[in-house]
Amino acid sequence: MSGTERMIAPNLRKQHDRCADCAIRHRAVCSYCGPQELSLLDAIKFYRNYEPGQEIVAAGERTDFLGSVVDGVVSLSKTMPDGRRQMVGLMFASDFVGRPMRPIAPYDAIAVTPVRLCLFNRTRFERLLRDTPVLEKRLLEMTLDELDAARDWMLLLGRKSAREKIATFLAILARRAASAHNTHADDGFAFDLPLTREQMADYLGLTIETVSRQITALKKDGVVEFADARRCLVPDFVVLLDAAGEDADGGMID
Amino acid sequence: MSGTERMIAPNLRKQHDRCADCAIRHRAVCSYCGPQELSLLDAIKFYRNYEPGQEIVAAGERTDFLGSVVDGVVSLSKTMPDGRRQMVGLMFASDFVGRPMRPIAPYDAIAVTPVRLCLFNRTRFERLLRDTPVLEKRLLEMTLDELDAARDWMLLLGRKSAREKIATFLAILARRAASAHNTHADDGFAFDLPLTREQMADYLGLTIETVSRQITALKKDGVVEFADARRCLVPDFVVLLDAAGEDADGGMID
DNA sequence: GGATTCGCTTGATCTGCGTCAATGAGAACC
DNA sequence: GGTTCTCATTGACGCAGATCAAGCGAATCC
Repeated sequence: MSGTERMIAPNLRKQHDRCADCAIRHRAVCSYCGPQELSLLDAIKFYRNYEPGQEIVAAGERTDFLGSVVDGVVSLSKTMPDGRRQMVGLMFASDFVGRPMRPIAPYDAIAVTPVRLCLFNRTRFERLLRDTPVLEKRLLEMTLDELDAARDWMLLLGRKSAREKIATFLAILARRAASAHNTHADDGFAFDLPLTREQMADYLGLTIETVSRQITALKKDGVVEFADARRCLVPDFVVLLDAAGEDADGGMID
Repeated sequence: MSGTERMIAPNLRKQHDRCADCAIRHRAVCSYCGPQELSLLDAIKFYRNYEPGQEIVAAGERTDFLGSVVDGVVSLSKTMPDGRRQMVGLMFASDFVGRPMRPIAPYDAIAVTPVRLCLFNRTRFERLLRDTPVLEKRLLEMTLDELDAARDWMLLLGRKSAREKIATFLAILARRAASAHNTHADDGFAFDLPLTREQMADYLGLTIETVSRQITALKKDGVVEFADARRCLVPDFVVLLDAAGEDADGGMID
């Protein structure tokens, strides 16, 4: 909600000629855009920063902006009347937050880490969308990908054991970290857990205690190592995938 | 996969001047289409029928067609290597099956009831999509709605009790039945369960036995009545919503 | 330095749901 | 009519994960 506008970091400026979030452009909404559409997007964009724990939008609230995650992690979650909470999505850099033609947010969006968003005014963005089929097409593709991810998560929530849930989540983070660093990491690599145990529990449909216990168990079994509670090292990715209940073939790091 | 082409039913013909699935048009892909786009869609469409239990596509398989459900219920499900299965979606009349620009199906699609699909050749449909922004826009909206539904289901799978899961599912079917018959049904109404207990279990992340037991419990508590195993009657929708763990306000039949 | 807080871990116990097994009720077939 | 098959129900039992409770290290604050 409230966030401070900040100058574009010089090191991001250097990499591309247009806008700061172009560092993530190949996966973002604008990835099919030509110079003309990009300049139109540029004209209406602005940036906003959020602190960890800060609410970006609340469920049921009207949102007048939407845009891309430039940096940090955003959680989407639903809460039942009695307080039970389920995280329904985690958004990383280049992911699109907010839904065109749907001004009412159906879930809470909260900054998990320090977050920087590249935002567009809703009505302007929707107008641009009408005139820019290539942008709409990209948005459709991203939404389809999110739908796939959501359905994968349904399998996890409905059918996987606590151990498998944890292992799956760690495998996803490991894969992300590997592709971000262009590491093939045949002999193990490390990454930071952006979430607290409580946030993991909300994401995985478990309690804090179960999360903690299962992580301990995975450590004891040598599947993962932890430098501290937030720093994870995976010695053998295939072993982790196996613990996640997935066939190793389908889940290789590419 | 294998299905028989059939003539368009005369009674559907009568209602509209274009195509049989126009009976469901106001909610389907083509709902924003003008006469010109409709005739283009008409030119490339064909129909296919499936028997209950029949596989429409298997996970990992290439699909050369996509389209709308005209009649019947289709399940989308994922299966783990060891056989655990989770249904990730139920498609009813007017829902769109198959994903443009994604020729490999990520899950099994199976006919739950007798199903009739209105299909389009993939490449032709995608070409049409490129030239018809209004169609693309509609598809984006439908995908956003599906994403919402998937995320609602994540809350159910991750945080709801067996009793709440059953009640939620029955409430969804009850609401569907009510809107289909234009019933407000302040004093109860009945509907048919399209799924077997096993399919319900796969949808809700439970076992057959638990589904059966919880239905028995809901009957004993007077929340629902069953004429037989497949025919359900809801005396008071608000009571059912309460059992589903939802606030009655948000879930009223409109 | 002491007190408080926060995030995490660990232990003890409880319970909701899964597992295993038996039975019943229709429907289809010989 | 009897057999077989499928689908649903019910009971007995066990276990994975929730709940309740305590303790621990590291910040933060006074």
